[in-house]
Amino acid sequence: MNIRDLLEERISKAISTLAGSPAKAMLARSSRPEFGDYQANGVMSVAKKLKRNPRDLAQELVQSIQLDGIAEKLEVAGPGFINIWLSKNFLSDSLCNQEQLLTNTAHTETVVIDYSSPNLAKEMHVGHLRTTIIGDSIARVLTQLGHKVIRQNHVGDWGTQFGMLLTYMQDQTDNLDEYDNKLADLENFYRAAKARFDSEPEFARRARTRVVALQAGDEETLKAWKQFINTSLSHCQTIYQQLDVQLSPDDVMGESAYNDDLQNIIADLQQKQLLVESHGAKCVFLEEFTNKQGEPLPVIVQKSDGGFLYATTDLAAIRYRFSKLHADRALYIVGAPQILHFQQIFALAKKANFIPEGCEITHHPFGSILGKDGRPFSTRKGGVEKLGNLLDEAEQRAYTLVAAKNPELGEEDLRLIAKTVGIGAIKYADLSKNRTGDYIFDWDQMLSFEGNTAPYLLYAYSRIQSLFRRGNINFDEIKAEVITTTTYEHQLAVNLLGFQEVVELVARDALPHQLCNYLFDLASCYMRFYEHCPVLSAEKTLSHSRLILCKKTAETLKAGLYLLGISTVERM
RNA sequence: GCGCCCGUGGCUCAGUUGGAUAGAGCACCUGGCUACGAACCAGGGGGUCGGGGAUUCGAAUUCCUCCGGGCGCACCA
Repeated sequence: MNIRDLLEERISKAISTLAGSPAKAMLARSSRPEFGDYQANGVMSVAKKLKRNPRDLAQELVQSIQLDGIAEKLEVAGPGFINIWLSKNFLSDSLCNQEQLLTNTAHTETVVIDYSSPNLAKEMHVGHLRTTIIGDSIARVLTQLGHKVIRQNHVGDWGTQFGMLLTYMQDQTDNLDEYDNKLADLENFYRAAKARFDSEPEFARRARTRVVALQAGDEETLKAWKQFINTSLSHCQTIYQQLDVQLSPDDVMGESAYNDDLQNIIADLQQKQLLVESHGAKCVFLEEFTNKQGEPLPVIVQKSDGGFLYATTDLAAIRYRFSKLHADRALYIVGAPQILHFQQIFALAKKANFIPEGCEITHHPFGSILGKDGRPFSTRKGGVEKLGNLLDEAEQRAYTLVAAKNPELGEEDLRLIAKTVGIGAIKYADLSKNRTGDYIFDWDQMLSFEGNTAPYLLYAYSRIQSLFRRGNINFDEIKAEVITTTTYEHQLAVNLLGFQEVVELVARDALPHQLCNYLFDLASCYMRFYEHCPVLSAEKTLSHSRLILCKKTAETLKAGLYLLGISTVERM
């Protein structure tokens, strides 16, 4: 249940009636406890329009608002705020009768989400971290709210570099079964191939012929290419598993998949009279984008040599997603440097009618990961950090930390906890920052058990589990009623009921850090409650009430972390 | 040159339909374990929200301008 929406709807109705025209209540969580649980901020602007005293209008409104059984007190404050205190019964009933933490949103849609999309010519590196885990989280959130989610891993599996790689491979072996072996270190393989390509004209010539053969569909080349792609993909799959990201080979829809459709895109644009030839290249000019001289900027869809570009492929993908996959929304989780590219492609796609009326296409850009020095994140030697190495290091560091904190853990438990904490820390550090900005990658900060980190949240969860073990609790025997005697219990109850609100917000804006902030707030709120309200030693009714709060907190933390792609541990 | 993003305590970050006294965490200082896990909690100091204008009941948030940093702008992806 979404309490904010419920209040928004009721109070908006009252304001609109009073104003004689539609008006919004502008509901938000109260900024401070003494201002109640929720506050309506919409009265002031309405009063202005009506040329009325805002406090009088608010007072009148308070009389007419129907919130029986939901709120126990409404108060006009300041220049015209309406502060709302939720009723104790409402809180108790909502928590106890809640069958599931999250319910489906009113309108469920088909949502296509494009994320991860590594280049298969190389190994995955830190540059793929953000798109992969942000995309995974958003996919989980949308799925949880009942949407039909179609993941699209638009891998780079086509283009000139594969001519080079396949030629280099050919010189190593012509046995497809040996590819696994040769590509064990894909990064080195790529470097070696590139070195030969740059230094040996004869090799470069063969590489170019190989590209032509590949694009012409030469059977033998295609077979080798396919094997190469599969091997490289299995590297990615290893990373996805280590990251606990819900991407499978079924989600792969690489650049090559659109190869046969590119000519059709050109023909389609031609037929729609959007195509212009300029300097031998086929372009579409968009007035809304201008170049250095203030002239319209072209989107080149076919090079003067006849080759296609990634703009062409992206257009084909857009058309496919709306016409074949029947997307209502298409999301792109791709880095900020590509903002202009997507603006152009989306504008062009709209012009070409690739996006049906009422459908939505959005780019959700993200910033870069920086080192502690504020420079782009890299290895000590200055190279690009491989994602696999980074994840291994996270697990290693977490292992050392957890082993030191809790020496009684067995090796097997320790391994599992280190994995959950280490990978969780990396993901959470990323997801908890506003997606749009850059952020600084800091091992000590993300692995700290204090502050807004994965370890702190996991600790809060495991501490609740520990309480249940200690009390030997059987929830079938727990009386279903929540009594909010203290402010700690009250705050916790209200926070718990705000879960749906924040998840819907994340689904709308694709900003997972809002969920992180919520969970951290919830965990802190729980810790305060826990320190001040004895649970097991309280008298029975109160003890039961508090146990329900504990249980709901644990469930919400677990569900929330799941939506971030982070699993929980029962002890740590 | 044009366009986009960023600038908030010493550090890392919240603050997105304009709302009440700009919030957390780290670090620093003080207090709390014979105690349901102190990996915690309670409290304290620390801010001209890059500068300056404008809009209004009200601006970190909107607009303009300047400064500083990053990125992108025709045949790579």
